Amino acid sequence: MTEKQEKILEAALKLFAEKGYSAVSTSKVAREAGVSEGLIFRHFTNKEGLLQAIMEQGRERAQSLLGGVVMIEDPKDTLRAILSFPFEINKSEHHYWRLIYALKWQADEYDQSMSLPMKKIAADAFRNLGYSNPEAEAELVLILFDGLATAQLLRKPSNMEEIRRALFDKYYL
Amino acid sequence: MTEKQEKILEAALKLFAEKGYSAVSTSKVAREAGVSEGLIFRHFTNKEGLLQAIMEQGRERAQSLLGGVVMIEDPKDTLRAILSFPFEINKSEHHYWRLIYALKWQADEYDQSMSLPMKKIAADAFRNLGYSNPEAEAELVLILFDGLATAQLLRKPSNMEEIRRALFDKYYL
Amino acid sequence: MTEKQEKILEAALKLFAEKGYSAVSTSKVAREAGVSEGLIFRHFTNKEGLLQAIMEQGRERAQSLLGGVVMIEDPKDTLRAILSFPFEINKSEHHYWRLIYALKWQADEYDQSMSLPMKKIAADAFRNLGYSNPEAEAELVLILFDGLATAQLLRKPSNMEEIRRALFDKYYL
Amino acid sequence: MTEKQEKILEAALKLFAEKGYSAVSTSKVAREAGVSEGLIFRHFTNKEGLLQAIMEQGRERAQSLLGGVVMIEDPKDTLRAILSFPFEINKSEHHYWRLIYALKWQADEYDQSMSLPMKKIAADAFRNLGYSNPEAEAELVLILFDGLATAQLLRKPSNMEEIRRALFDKYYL
DNA sequence: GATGAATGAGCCTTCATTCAT
DNA sequence: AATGAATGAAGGCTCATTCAT
Repeated sequence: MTEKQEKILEAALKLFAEKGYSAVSTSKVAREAGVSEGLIFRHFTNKEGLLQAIMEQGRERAQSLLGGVVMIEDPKDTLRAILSFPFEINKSEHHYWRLIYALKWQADEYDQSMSLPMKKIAADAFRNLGYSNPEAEAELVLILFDGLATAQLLRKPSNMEEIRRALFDKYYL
Repeated sequence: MTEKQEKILEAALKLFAEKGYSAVSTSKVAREAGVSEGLIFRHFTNKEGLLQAIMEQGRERAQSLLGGVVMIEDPKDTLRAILSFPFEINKSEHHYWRLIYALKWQADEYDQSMSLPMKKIAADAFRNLGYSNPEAEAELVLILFDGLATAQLLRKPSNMEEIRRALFDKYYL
Repeated sequence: MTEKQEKILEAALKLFAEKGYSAVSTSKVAREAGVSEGLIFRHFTNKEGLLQAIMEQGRERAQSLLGGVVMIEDPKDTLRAILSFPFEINKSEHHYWRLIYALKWQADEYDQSMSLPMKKIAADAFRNLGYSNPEAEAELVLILFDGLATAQLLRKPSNMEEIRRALFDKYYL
Repeated sequence: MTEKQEKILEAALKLFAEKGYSAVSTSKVAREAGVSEGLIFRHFTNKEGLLQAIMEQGRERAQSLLGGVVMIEDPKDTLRAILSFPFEINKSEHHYWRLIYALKWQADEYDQSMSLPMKKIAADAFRNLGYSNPEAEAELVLILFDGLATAQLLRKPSNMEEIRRALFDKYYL
């Protein structure tokens, strides 16, 4: 991965996240990255190839995060960890998550590569805690996850800490 | 509103919702509507004018829904009504909500015309129920609303009824 | 010629003269005239038909002017009359002349319907005055005519009266 | 300036001059130049940018011509030089001058960048020759210039040499 | 690896024109 | 006579992509 390749990925991530994939032209990406138009295609074949390279990078980072959660033994800690993710999206990851969520609504089918493992982990936690319907509870956690991410990325409410408290209370966390 | 105008709005709503606003060309809208491309511009001035006409229609429908909730007296019924909305998005409204949520991620700033009144209603309900932090609880309801809508519109889980049960239990509804 | 027909001709003349024939759309003419788009075509068949109707009107007015000049007996008076035309373009004729001159430069071939008779009259006058090369002198008068019209219609110099004096001196008028 | 850029300028100059700026489409320019339409915009940004590039080229050529006239000492030679210009428009400059004159009639305001310096030079010459009203005489020279250019570019009379003789006689040149 | 000239398809929009009312 | 909805072609312009250097 050369320096220019990274510049391109960085620029594309930023622009795609801010304006949307199809609203950003490759020439704008090139300008933002300070490289020639042709270079994007030499490195990433396609505009879509560029997108997939970004997503791949993100997927790796996300999987390592999820890997950490699996290691947790106490089921309450597991739920705490999962539901804390959206509260802790920091600036460097902000663009990536925004892009993911924006793309969800344009893709032909829903990408479950992230949610499926997360649901499994949550369902196990609820089972261990003796919840009567761990599957539905796990699904509700995914729902909360999406809602929280939407809030954190778009609405940006000021009282996130209080919201977390109110939420955790419902699960006795 | 002539017959062709409605055909155009209908086609545009469908395509914009499915593929995203900027990924759909006016010529595709025209073809889907069975209409010449020029007619779109005679009636809606712009591609953006077309979008705004759609949003206006939806806003009206949404406001009448919200109007119904304000009339409810029992605060538990109020919360039940709000949180039930996403479960009851029917087919005719499906496209509209999908478009709204897709656009959230592309707009420059978050449109609060829907969420602000809803938050107020929810906060009042929580206050009446004696919750200690009604503002945070109301925000959490908005978050759940977004998460539920995302699920209903994108992931489409099969056990929605059980999820609703699990959710309502947390609020003793 | 109905009232609306005249409104259309008037509007078209004004707009064509100001912005140029091909830069003005029929819909703009319709709006300026306060009539529907279709009416232009019912009355004038074509956008070009509209132009020709304007030109025809102008041609008639111009020919009647020229007819007056032929009646003059004294050759000096004749020259005075011809060369005075451009100085006396009044406001009502301004649009028409501007259009004529603008079109000269776009037409495929030069329209001589105006210049040919004028040249003949001028050549006769110079012959009567004993000029050695009346044909060339007549051509020079046409040239002056065009130059004066250009000045009066475009550059609008403030000292037109002095210019006329300087010019007439050269012909001992 | 690549070879294709020059091809585009050449083609545009020819077509704009012959048919008028707004009557010529960029696709026609591209076809005439043997070039893809997109290339016009890569090199000249706009259709108007293309026009301005042409005008800039012409302005440079014209200014160097005018520069030659300022160097002349004898005022009669100066007038001879100015009034000779229109007679000596050669084929390579023909398109450019035609375009200039055609545009005069479409522009919102008259471009004096050429006429103002020329008027100054002429006024000085007349002053040196002791004319009583050099300003008006200079204006008359501009008028003759425009008329002569119109003749040379549009009407194309056969006896230009005799006309020049008749004209010069009036100034004892 | 990197540039940027070049392309052709497609985009949004406007236009002249037709036609039912 | 008059309207204005409707059309299809064309207009200016942008885009993703290719290729010679």
